[in-house]
Amino acid sequence: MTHYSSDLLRLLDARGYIHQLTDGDALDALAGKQIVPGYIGFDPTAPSLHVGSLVQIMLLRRLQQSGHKPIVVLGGGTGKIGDPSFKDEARRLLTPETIAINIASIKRVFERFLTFGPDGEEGAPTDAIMVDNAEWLDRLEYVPFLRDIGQHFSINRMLSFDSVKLRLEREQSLSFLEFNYMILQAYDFLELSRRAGCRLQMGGSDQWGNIVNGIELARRVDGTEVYGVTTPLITLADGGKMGKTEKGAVWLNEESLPAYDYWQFWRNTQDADVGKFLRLFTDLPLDEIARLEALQGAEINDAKKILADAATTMCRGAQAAQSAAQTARATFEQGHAGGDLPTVSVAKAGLSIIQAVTALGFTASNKEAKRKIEEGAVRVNGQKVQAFDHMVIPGDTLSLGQKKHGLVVAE
RNA sequence: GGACAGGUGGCCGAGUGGUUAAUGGCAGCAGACUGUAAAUCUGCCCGCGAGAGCGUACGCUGGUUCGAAUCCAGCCCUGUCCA
Repeated sequence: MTHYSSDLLRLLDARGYIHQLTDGDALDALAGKQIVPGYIGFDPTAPSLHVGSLVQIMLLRRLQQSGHKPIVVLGGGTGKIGDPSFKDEARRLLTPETIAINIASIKRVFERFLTFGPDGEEGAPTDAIMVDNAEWLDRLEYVPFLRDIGQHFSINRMLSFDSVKLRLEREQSLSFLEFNYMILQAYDFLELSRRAGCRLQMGGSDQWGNIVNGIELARRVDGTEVYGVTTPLITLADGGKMGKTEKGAVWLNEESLPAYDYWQFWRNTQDADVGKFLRLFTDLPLDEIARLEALQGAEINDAKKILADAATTMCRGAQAAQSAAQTARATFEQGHAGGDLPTVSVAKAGLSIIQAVTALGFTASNKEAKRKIEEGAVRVNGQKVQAFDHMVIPGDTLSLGQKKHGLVVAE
């Protein structure tokens, strides 16, 4: 339906990354004649990003793949405020210490997806760079900032953005602090256009308002034309939100979620989402993806394995992916335990089944473990166990339901 | 600062002195059916305890009462309007 000429927009369009964009023709033209530095901001609200941010990360990867320069902006400054866009209520404020810790651990994941210059130095023109917006935001002075930047914002207009309207309509408080988030993010864009020649900001569809404000600010203050692209909200075919599993969020960092679980997340993709995910989250060629998503019935499981392998390889490395795939094969297809399963260590005397199941994280409390036992969902070495006092010993394989499996090992 | 409305379990939302660990919906988990999918049907869904039972919980702190999420007082927070 579109007719882009630049590699960048053709790639993004073909793989389903574009929800809205400002002045597509001008951006298309720009991308066709120069390296476009483009940025996405990530606020350090947790020690790891989760798959909810993966579309954005992949977007930076696509930018680089099509010959442009990705800029990763870590929100060390904006993280101190918290983006209120489309949020029901204010987040708890993060302390500077937490932010510093989170930034340090989030940083590492980008190296898996992007090519950075050698040792912090700028190498090739398309090498990715990473900056922390605290670098400039922390130094702002209130009155000069209000005069130089604040004068360009109309409250009337800011109130009209959907992202804040939601809060106001629900009669939930929006503090002045949060209200300023939009202005600071807009200022980020201006600042990046000045110091890195940044011409493009990308983000999730919830970022549209923030991005548009940045574009206008750059135009008004410097007369610079910059552009914005947002991605569609990635929803599952059944309407659910992407990225939740029984264990909570699907984290990108290994410390927050083992590779086996990460692999399983992708393996359990719904049939209807396989093609979309392959396009968004893997580098597989489009014709190959078309073939895979056309598979019918049980055969589509092969496509899911390929998806899981590719996504895990990209985020966790080839070795972790192989190992996870192997464990899955052993556990699900051959019926014996694989090496990557979670473990619980017990003394020789054994441990009650209730505690073991909870210790593995399959259930949240002993109470819940008992319920599951009563329901007949718990198995030891494949045998259903319904006695609360059953003891598990090292060497046992523990299962809850069809999907959660764990190993009992000696202390 | 004033008037009014409100703060209930992960979320939404009933309940307005006892039978209320608290209706219902969503989300989640499990079972059946399958393909480690979806849809559907069924069960579960605060914690500790083998169990009897116990402990916590309806913004916070006190009070009234045999008994409070429900009544009273003070405080905190939020919204709307007024200053």
